[in-house]
Amino acid sequence: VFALTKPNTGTPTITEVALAAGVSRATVSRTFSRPELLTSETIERVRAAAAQLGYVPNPVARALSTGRARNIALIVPDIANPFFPPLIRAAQARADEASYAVFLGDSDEKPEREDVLLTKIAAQVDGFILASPRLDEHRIRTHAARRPLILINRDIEALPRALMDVDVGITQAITHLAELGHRRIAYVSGPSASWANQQRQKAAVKAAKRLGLTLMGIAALHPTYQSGQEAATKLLNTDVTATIAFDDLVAQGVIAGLADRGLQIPRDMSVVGFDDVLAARTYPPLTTVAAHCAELGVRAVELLLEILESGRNEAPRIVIPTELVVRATTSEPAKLRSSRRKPLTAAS
Amino acid sequence: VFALTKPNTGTPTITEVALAAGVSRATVSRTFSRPELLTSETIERVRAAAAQLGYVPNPVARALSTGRARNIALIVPDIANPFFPPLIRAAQARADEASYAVFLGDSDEKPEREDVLLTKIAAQVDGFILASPRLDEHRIRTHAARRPLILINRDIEALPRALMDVDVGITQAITHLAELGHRRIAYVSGPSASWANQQRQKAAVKAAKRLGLTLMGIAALHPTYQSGQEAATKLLNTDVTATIAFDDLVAQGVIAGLADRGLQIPRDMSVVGFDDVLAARTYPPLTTVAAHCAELGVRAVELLLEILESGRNEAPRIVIPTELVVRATTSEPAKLRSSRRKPLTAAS
DNA sequence: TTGTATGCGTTATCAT
DNA sequence: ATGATAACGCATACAA
Repeated sequence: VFALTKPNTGTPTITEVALAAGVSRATVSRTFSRPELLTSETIERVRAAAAQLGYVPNPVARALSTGRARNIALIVPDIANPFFPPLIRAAQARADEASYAVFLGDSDEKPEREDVLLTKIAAQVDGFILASPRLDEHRIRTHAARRPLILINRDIEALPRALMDVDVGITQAITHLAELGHRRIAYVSGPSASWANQQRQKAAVKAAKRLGLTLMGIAALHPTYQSGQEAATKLLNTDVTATIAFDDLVAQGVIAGLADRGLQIPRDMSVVGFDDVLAARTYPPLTTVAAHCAELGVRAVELLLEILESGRNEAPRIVIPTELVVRATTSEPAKLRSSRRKPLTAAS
Repeated sequence: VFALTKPNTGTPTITEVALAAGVSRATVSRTFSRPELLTSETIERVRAAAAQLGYVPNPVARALSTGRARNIALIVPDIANPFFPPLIRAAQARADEASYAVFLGDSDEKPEREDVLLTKIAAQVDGFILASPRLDEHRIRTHAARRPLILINRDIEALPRALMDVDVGITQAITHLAELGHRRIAYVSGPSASWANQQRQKAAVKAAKRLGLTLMGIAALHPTYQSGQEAATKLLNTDVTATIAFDDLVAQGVIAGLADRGLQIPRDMSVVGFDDVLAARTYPPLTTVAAHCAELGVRAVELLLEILESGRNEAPRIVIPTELVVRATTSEPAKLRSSRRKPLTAAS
């Protein structure tokens, strides 16, 4: 009975520190979890021994014992979508500040992937943050019943959530276009399953109606640059003079698609994006609605921390305003553009 | 002795499944960890009971018992830098495929942050992946001594690493420019502490020398769009006709900065990026060196999995080639550009 | 093939 | 203020 079956990786445990410090294991534990119960003298001694051995409390054992892992899960539909990196970054920073580590999951836009990620990680985390989830409400509620769950960009009753006030920004954008003289505007939509898309479309329709403008919808099934480019083709067959895109990525695609066909932005078409995540990086700089995604991430984490620390079971609904940022892709509509309307028949 | 001190969150444990299935706890355990030891019949029965109760093995307890958490840590200097999202995404997908969950850490480009993230997460993961670490070699080796550690974009002897072959791509880029007729080229550098930057600069110098071109270095301290724009100002005071930027982001900044001052790309200046992460999204589409960052992420994960599964202690050095992708930001140099050289004195 | 018993590293409940 | 000891949920050596 001398053979070690589980070769301890060399990491010192509480036992060895206790031995070295000449105290019980309980005392060592208290030194790191509830030092207020100890004499500063013993704390000192234990700390010294721990430092000497390079001891660090094992979070796994701690988690098993307390039922709290000090981990949170952040699930996003697509890390590579430029909307999310700033959000993830800010969320991670805020969590780290509260000494929580974060699991990152990418659902690849698939509801069922969200589902499995959530169930697989569940036991290792104290709570979830779901950004722009595609999962159906019922399943989300099921997960929320197990652990505290915060929603970003999705509005489900009685669940804590951080949303953006899409209306303000979209209204500003359409008003801006109307003031420039545009009368016919296109909305290039994102994924129809996306709550964000529905909100934006609804807001655009409402604002256009109020201002007496014509708004036509054009579908870009995925929120990608590619889809935007394809949408550009469809735009050419319309007589709109301005376009509002689902997000910056789509807007960029639209601009490129239009440019490829020889149109100049904003002379031949005004384009407005949404999110303001890469707006400042395009040329010409994109007029867009700023969504403050970093703040969204931070607030979501804070919502979760609040619930975890307090133990209370609330469901705040935080709404972060959006606002139009006018840059260089919007201007007055050009007067003569009939040649574009029916490129095959019009001679000039 | 009836009061539960730790109110089990309602999550069923192995014990309850054992009870329901009429077997011992060990059998339930085996059903999920080593089913090959069991009769398909009993497996069936246990599975049914488990499904019935909604039982899922608790990874925390499992980790404490086995010493393996099936978690890995991925540390990057800046999630928001467009180089990393595709890498993170691909790495996460590959890890998930092998049923590993991933912790994401953002060091905010600070070496000391890497250090603390690493030590804090260490006990919860089976291994680390460090992407473009800024941490000094000694510290990295210390962490590598505790757990398997894979490097991305950093070449440290005797440590497993996934690198890109910068030379190929840079040489292709400079050759491409030389063939177009450029004789004086600028390299707009990235962070000097960055191994990647050193590699690229070295490769550029070498290639330029071989082709008899003049290469001048221009500093852009941070790898950001902003820095690129600032570098544009410096470029105007030189007589170079082409620029190779540290990465796509800097390239984009350079292009914007140049465009702001009325220059047209590529007519007035050829620009080459590096990474190919947003190249296809710019307008005009950026000529750049493709770095295959997604593959870098996948290979790093596979390197780690290989070590974890096999237990072997190797240090492969994987090198992924880069290659030039010619798009629309490079062309022959314009002949007359003297007006730019001394903008204050030249009348025309 | 399956059951019994012990350990993983910590926290928490009692004592002292 | 500190020490002994029983959980936490699972895996595994050993026994049957």
